[in-house]
Amino acid sequence: MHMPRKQRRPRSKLSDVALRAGVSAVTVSRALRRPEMVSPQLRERIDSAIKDLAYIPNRAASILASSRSSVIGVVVSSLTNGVFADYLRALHDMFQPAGFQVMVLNSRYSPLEEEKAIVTLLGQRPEALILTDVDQTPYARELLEHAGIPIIQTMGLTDAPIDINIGISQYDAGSLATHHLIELGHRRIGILAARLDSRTRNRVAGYTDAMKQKGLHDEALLEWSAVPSTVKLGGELFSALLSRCPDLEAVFCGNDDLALGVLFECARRGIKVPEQMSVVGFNDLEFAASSCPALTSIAVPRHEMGRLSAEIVLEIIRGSGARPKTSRIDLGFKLALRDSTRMSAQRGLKV
Amino acid sequence: MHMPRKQRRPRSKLSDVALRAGVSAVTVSRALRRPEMVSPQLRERIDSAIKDLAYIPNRAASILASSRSSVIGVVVSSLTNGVFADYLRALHDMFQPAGFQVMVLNSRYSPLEEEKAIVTLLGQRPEALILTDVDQTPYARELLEHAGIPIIQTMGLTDAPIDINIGISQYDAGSLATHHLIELGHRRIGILAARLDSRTRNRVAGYTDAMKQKGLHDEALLEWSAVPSTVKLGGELFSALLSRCPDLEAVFCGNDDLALGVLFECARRGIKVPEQMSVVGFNDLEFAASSCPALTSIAVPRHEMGRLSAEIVLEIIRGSGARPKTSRIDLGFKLALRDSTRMSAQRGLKV
DNA sequence: TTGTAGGCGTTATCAG
DNA sequence: CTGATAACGCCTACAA
Repeated sequence: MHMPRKQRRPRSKLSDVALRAGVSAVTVSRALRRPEMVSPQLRERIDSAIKDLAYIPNRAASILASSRSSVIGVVVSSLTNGVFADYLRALHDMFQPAGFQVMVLNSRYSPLEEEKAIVTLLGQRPEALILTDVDQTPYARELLEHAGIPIIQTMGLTDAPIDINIGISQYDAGSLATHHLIELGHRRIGILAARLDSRTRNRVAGYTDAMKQKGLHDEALLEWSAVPSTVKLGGELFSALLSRCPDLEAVFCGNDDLALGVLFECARRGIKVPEQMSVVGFNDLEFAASSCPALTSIAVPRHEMGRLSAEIVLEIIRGSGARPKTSRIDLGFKLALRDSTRMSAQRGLKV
Repeated sequence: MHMPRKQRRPRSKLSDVALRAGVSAVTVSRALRRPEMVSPQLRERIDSAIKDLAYIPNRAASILASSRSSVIGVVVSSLTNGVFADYLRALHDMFQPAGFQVMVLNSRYSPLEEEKAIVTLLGQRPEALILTDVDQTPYARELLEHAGIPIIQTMGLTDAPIDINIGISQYDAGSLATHHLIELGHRRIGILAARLDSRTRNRVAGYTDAMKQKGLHDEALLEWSAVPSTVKLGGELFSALLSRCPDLEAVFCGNDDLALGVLFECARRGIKVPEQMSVVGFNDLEFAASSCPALTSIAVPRHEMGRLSAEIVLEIIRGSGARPKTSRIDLGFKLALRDSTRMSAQRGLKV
């Protein structure tokens, strides 16, 4: 025997409700999960007992007994970045109606925090795990491979997916943005980046190779910072870059927030966009289409990415093991061509 | 007896680890939770057994047995709104180090979805519940009052807190913003709002009363929409308002995203801010200080709100029941005076 | 420092 | 349609 250990009055449980309704505990449980299997009269009595006692089922007990959690674990790199917010919304929109609960943890772009988040989530015995990154720590990878549940790696693309990989080539996207600027006739094309996480690194690599290809590469054109990206930072990085490279003609920004900062900084300095400076963002967040000038950006299909991630997960869970043929799905991206970029006045012709 | 019901290979459990390490299950459990209570040699054997088996404790079982979840439930009205993202970050920063897990659910500004979220969270037997709203459904309120855990209602202020209320007066904030514009000499002051949730309604009420006080009220000056607020919407609402009230001198925007949209729309139409149009935002999001022109806004202490919410919760949990004296804490707000508002040229004097 | 016993609240199974 | 019973995996209390 042992004494009760909590001073808090214990919440009412199944058996309390059963007692009050004059039925057995199982019946109450059934009335909650499969009401059609319980006679209407009993159901009514049970329902009112539940209301009276403000009864709420204990999920822990339920999960333990049924060994099904209905939890979908998600690790995002950031909560403040609009891309992830949109991606999450897509996930919610798919999973909520299907009766699954989305549980989100933030890794703040840190592989170690991501590993911790993965451990935490696996502890919940989730039905699936969704990661907004493709580079996990070896230990995390090991755990994921043993998890026995669908694992989705998104946003980026990898040659060695743990399970299923849905994303876009960040390298190609960086390359496309750069080539767009090159084709407009720009030669001094800078790049702004905050926090070089794996995705950003790939974008920068795409930029760098594109520049090298055309013999335009110059270390001085890269301006980056270790702090999280903000609008303010965009302005600051741009200012720093501009003072180092006064002949700058265009900037490719690692994301739309930075680009917004550049737009404002240009306005402040009286630099006309796109006449004197072409600006390209990344992600195509909501505001990109309605800024002034409207921002040219790389449109990342984050909503479709979320929808598809969820669709595949649900298919696997329900189809009990039917995996998609391809474990690596490239969703592609597009250049959202708008008013912040245009043909260089100096040249006026394609290279 | 009964047959196993799941086809998935069962994850390894405490007893598996114990077997492999040649100790008893409790010892493994202890090695995980209080390593200092286990001898170094055993600890080592246990650790390697854990690694070998990729063992991860089953949280459900742990919660059930200990009746403590270390979960802090949070319901936010939106995941895409910057205010909540910042507030959440503050919560994470406080709770994570303290060993608590923040579990976030989204109510999308709907009281009914909030109620569902509350039920879901209560099912997790959280240690505390934090709500970013003060108006709950009667049933939700009932549940919360019976929950026996600290309940924090934030963002707004209420006369009848369920437990603890930390926030600001949205009414006063709306009033302040309006008075600011009135004092600048503006008389035709419009207001833009998306989605009239309770907080926004209070802000609008603050505006309306302020306008009435000065005899400036005019229904035509209110422009709102039921859809979520976006930058684009800001521009659209502004356009609509302007075509109805061509003599508009200033706009108070329900939030900074709308204000950003107004700024862009003004730029597009060649309306000079603040010379021809004063613009006030709400929330003082990061970009407000670095936009061009810098946006005058209402600075809401969302970070402090999060910090204090967490601090109080932790105090109650650890101090086992020591509640703060006041159950209603008004954190106040400030007018972040910047470049998007200025003295009306027509009058040039205070009213 | 380590092990044994019992129970946490729910669900699956099988019997009525 | 309803009820009895045995798990689910771990933790608290107590004993060794």
